[in-house]
Amino acid sequence: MKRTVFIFSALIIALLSLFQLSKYSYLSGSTSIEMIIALIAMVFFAVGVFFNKRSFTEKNNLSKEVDPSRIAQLGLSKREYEVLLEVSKGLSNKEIADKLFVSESTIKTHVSKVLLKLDAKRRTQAIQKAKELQIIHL
Amino acid sequence: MKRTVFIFSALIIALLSLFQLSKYSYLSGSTSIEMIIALIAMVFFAVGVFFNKRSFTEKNNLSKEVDPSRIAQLGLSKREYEVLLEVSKGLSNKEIADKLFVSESTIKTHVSKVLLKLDAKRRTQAIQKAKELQIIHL
DNA sequence: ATGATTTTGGTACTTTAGTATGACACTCCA
DNA sequence: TGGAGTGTCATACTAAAGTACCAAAATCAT
Repeated sequence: MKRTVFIFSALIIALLSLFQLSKYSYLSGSTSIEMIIALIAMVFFAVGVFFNKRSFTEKNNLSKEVDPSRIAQLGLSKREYEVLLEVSKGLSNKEIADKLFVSESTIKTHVSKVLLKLDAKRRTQAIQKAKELQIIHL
Repeated sequence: MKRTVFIFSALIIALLSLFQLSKYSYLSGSTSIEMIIALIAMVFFAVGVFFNKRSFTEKNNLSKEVDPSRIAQLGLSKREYEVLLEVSKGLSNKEIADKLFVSESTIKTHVSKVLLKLDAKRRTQAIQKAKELQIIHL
């Protein structure tokens, strides 16, 4: 948040400087008005694009990124969440076991706990609920 | 596509008009240079925002909507796609059967065909692939 | 250090999921 | 009218998934 304020302050100062600069460079007769107007137009166009893209990506991030607090609220441990992610990728218990270098029994235990904590009957339902809770994004 | 070209043509013409107008109104001495520069800056800032928002929403629509052509390409029938959607919601075969008023055997048949056509080994993998192929959005 | 949690793993069992195969009715199109 | 494709359903089977219960480590905070 502090960074945002800083960036925008710097941006406004830069624009005001540009503003003054263009005025004086015109008054000193070294540049034509067309050039100044074109320059101003380009700069503000770029600023507009930048400004808009910024707010857009921020909005997207809010809805797409997972917040760890919700995972903690559900009582999901680090490993359980890890397993949940692999489940959501469509892997079988065996495949997850091989990927994480543990036995299939272990994965079954983890999955069972995840199902309990997400109040799901099946892994497919767990995927759905995890998405609704915004702890995974696919 | 035609509409896009039209809109941008109109936009460019409007901007060029504004450009000329500002030059002449300055030469005629009726307006100060500060006002003109400020006006130009505001207009181009707005254009930048508009321009960027446009390309952003277009991209989002492309990635969020499903196109029926891809479903046809995969050889998925209407019913099979319907079952796939229910599967992706996390329902069991039995639950889907009850929802669609058919037997569980029927759902199993459909699911098996869907797995074949999506080249998936499990329903969770089918969900993943369907998402990648952009025939479901969750 | 010790109690709590996490991670790991096993056995034994039940339930879903998925495959293979065959069959019958319906629709649509050539 | 006779296939091609679709939708339905069944049986029999194999393979995963999931539950219950237990237990030994490793980790971690007080």
